[in-house]
Amino acid sequence: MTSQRHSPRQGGAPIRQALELTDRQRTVLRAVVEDYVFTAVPVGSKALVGRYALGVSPATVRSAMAELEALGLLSHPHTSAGRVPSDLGYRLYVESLMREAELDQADRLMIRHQFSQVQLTNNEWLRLAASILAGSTRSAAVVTPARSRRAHFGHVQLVALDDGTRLVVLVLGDGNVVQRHLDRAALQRELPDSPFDQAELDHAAAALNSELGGFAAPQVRRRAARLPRLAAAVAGDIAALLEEADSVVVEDVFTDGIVNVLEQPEFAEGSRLRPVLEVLQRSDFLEQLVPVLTRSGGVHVIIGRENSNDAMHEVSLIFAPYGAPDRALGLLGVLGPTRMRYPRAIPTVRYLSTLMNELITSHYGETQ
Amino acid sequence: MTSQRHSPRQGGAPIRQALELTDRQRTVLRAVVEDYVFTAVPVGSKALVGRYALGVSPATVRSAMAELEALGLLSHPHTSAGRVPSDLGYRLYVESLMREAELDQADRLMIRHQFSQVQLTNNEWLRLAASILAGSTRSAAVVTPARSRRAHFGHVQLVALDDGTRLVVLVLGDGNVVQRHLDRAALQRELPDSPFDQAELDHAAAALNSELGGFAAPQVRRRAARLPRLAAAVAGDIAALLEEADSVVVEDVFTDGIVNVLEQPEFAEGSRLRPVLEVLQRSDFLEQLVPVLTRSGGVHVIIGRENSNDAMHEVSLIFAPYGAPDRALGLLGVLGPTRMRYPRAIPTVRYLSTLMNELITSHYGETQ
DNA sequence: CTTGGCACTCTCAACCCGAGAGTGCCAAAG
DNA sequence: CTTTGGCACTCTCGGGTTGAGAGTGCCAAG
Repeated sequence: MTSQRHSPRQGGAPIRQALELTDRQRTVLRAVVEDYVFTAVPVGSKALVGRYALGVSPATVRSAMAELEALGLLSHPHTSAGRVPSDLGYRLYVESLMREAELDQADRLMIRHQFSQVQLTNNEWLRLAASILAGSTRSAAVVTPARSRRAHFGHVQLVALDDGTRLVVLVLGDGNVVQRHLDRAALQRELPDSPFDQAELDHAAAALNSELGGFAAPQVRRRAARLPRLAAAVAGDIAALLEEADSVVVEDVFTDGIVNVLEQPEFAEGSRLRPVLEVLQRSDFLEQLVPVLTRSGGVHVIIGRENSNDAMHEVSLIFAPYGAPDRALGLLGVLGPTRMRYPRAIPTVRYLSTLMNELITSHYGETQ
Repeated sequence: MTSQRHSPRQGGAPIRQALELTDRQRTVLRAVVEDYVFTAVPVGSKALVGRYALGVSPATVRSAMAELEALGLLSHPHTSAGRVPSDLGYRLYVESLMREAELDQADRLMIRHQFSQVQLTNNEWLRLAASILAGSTRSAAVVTPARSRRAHFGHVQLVALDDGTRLVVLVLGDGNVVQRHLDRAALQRELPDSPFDQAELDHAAAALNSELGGFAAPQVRRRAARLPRLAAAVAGDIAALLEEADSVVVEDVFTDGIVNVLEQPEFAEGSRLRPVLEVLQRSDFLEQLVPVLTRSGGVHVIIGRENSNDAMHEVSLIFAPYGAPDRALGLLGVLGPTRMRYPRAIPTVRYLSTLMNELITSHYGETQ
């Protein structure tokens, strides 16, 4: 478990350096990171030997710290202040120093229990996942719904509503449901003699369902021409819906626990979080993560300036994909200050991602 | 326009007091409120005459301020600091001192234009509304989808998905769509000889659609018995879905612009916003507003401690309902420090509420 | 290589102090 | 009777100072 790698973003450099470190340096670095994560205060040599029983004197620790600083793993706010881990220091810690434990059985059971209480079909469970992540890691959590890479026609329903409008409700192959009102004025121009009553709609829906099953947008467009009257017209809307679904990778983002981050001393001054929140709002940020996460599954850790996005230079992300393989993909993870409890956050994200994988596939598969 | 009343929450008291105020007192109160809202700094007599050309000396203003303070309309952080409006002072200002203008034609056109760019059927337009509210008032905005008070059966579709599960997609009378997976194991126990293929599902759906149109949950339950086999079983799920829809008044809440509040000096220290965010997360808070808003339409202003909820003692809410009358109801509004630009926020909320009313009804009614 | 000693640096909290803004009161003026 | 200028008083806030404390780097001895 301890040897797991968390997708270093900058080639193999940090690992090579890790191998060059002496045991003492490794021990000191680990102690510095853990102390700083805990106290949020730059840590000095004396305090360190006091709290961690390193078996050496402060002077020795000092020289080790100086070496670590030369390697770029620690940094100095100013002379005569303690040391603070750099992004690279955290990276090394995460990669090879951290003692990572799986979640307790108790935690796991509790989480599992909470999931058993909610319907899996609506979005309530995503909200729940975000809430659990946020609470358990005391960071901000982000969860996106699982979507398939390529939208396929599943089943369609055409409904005449009380209010006179006509609704297309399209079930995609992955079970997601999308909808759209028909532009009746346009239809009426095209098919002036149609009654557009429920009977006719049912008829058209039947035709669509028998002809379009399993097709993606382009095929739907191609087949549309061969369909009769109303069905042909509606097929255009269906194709549009499919294309829309294809184009949006990340649609609804569920976040929770932003206050947790606000309470961290580094973000006590509320406006410091502004850029982060702004970026989080724009869903294209999460879309950038998609290729990274799908390339290799598992938990990814992005620390501070490793993130190409300027707004994220002060925070770390811990993300994982989830979903049924090759069918639907979602994202979940947490966001917090670089001074984050990685040994807690990483297993939590990992557990939730595997749990949600399991729920999704067992749910899909339960009757097969 | 200026004489509009914004639903005083505590009987007629403030209004009676308002009538007792002298012209001078009213002028001074207005100036204090407007200056404080603008500068966020307690305002003194000298500064006031300097900035507002009141035509009297600071001494006179001082005595007026002392009177206003005795009436509970202003308050004093400490001796020898300027005055700050109390909640009651803001209330009076909002009720009868404020010069409220409608939104410019330009703003209105821009907003309208933005709405013309998005599909009305998906939730994108609610997000847009929240974004416009937040941007235009520099406060946090909250928008909830319009839901009908009582859910009715509209049309149902039963789908066999690729993955072997069976999905119920129910279109409600108000056009909202809800969905649920069928518990196939249970069904199989009940109806061991059913194939549950798409053909059978279509058959059952047809029966349901012809029998249940327009009914609410209890009637659906009652009629379920008379339906054949599979349809009867599914009717139970449909009734459950309807009941679920009835029980949740406020489901998805779209918020935007929380950073705007974080940037106000009174909330610069991020954790001060914690209680507010926590309450906002819990949807039951918004549900409390529903009866108030429906009792009398229009814009409601709740200032600081007028709010019965402790967490909201430092903020003001400006809310309005929207929706098709007697059919669907949603909420929208803004939240900010009590030191809020009421003359801007109130018209904005009002305009957005009427605009969304209009969009919803014209959309519903366009083909009738 | 480790360690104790030592001189040095820098922050931080506490304190003081004066400037500035504001108040309340009062007596004189309108 | 209201308004106003004057005046004494209060309180905050920013700046400057200072001493304690923590931490560092270096060096020579163990």
